[in-house]
Amino acid sequence: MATRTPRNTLNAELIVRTALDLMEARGTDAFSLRGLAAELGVGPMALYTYFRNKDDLYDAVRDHLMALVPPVPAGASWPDQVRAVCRGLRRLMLEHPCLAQLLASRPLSGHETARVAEGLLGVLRDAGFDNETAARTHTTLFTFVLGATSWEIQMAAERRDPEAWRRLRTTMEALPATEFPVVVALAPELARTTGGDDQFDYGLDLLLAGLAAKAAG
Amino acid sequence: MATRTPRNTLNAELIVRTALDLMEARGTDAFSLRGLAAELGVGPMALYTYFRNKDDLYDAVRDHLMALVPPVPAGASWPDQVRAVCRGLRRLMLEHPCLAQLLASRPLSGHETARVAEGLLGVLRDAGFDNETAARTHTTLFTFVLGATSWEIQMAAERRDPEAWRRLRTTMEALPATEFPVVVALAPELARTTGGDDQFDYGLDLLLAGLAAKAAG
DNA sequence: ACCTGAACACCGTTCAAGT
DNA sequence: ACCTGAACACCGTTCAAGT
Repeated sequence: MATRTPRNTLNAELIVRTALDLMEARGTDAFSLRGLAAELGVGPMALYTYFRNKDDLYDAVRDHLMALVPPVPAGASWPDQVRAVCRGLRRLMLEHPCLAQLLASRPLSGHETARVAEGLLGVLRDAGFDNETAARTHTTLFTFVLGATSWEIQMAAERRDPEAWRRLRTTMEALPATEFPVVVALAPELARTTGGDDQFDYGLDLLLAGLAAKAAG
Repeated sequence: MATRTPRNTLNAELIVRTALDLMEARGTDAFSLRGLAAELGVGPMALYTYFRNKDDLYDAVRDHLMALVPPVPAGASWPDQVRAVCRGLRRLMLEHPCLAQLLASRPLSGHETARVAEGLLGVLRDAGFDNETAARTHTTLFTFVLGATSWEIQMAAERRDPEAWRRLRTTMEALPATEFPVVVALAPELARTTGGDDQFDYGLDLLLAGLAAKAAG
């Protein structure tokens, strides 16, 4: 939009911030390099001076967001520290839904992403887990948070589209109770597990209970 | 491709099977309705007679694949039954990588998808969990399998692209050991947790250990 | 180094029309 | 009901050129 931007006013930081604003305002899927360039008042190719391609820009936006993951709280027990990091990451994903897609579609890299990993891995090592267990646990926790929160965000987005939501409810209610007795009987409970703090903490507590058993045994 | 297909030879089943073949052969991201129509020898708009839009076709392909999730093994303990269902779903996702994206991007619906949910929910109810716990556990297990396996598939795809893989290794090795001592020290172990049966079973066993504690307590 | 402009090879979907 | 053809409003990226 707007008028043409004069030369040498563009930079990587501005591009990343504008990209993030655009994803937040118009939706992650609607984001395009052409739209971003228009918003910045430059031609699409101007962006290629700062980023190799679209994925490269995605990585930069992701790292920009990962800087907002709060640090590990000092002086807490290790399970509470793990809880804090996982909840902090989930919270950030809920505040910036594009982060879910950015984390899921690209391998981890970048300074701020490493910082988050360093925090969680440090907690696990200090808790006394050996290197392999710490690494396995880190990946398990990360993929759990990513999977659970991505799903939550996806379901919330579906609920926002009234037409899609109506169709989903219709097909759910049309399921034959003779063929799917348990799904039909538990439909209300299932609908309540598509998201929310309680559902997330339930899964996280299962993992932590398993970990505690491992640490004790 | 090929020549023009005569009228009335098209049907939903053929479209779904061809779409799946195309996703498998050329990659999920490269899939397009126009490419599918060309493969079928029809105009792009011919598909709209059978599917409302691209998402509607995606739902059909997903349900087509979910039919291949093996049934719950009878006569096993409930933790082994849970293990079997989760492993079966993961195995299918690894065999058909597009399933990961199809599950993650759309809400669950369809006959075969309901069948899989019915199986797992039935196991949990028969294990003695109340309705809410069964529903919460089902969603937790599903999002865990989805998150862990999607990540595994994504990392495997990245490894296949030599240029992207080289860049990833380079940035990992360039991380300063003074700022990220634990990440650098555990880099070999972390690289080994990006996938594989052991990594998946480790996370699944944590969840099952947490569940067992809950069932006992 | 930084950015433009035209071009290439695509997309999903609407609309009006044909059989 | 089933399918076509043209059109609309887009994409990411390459390439050659300009400052």
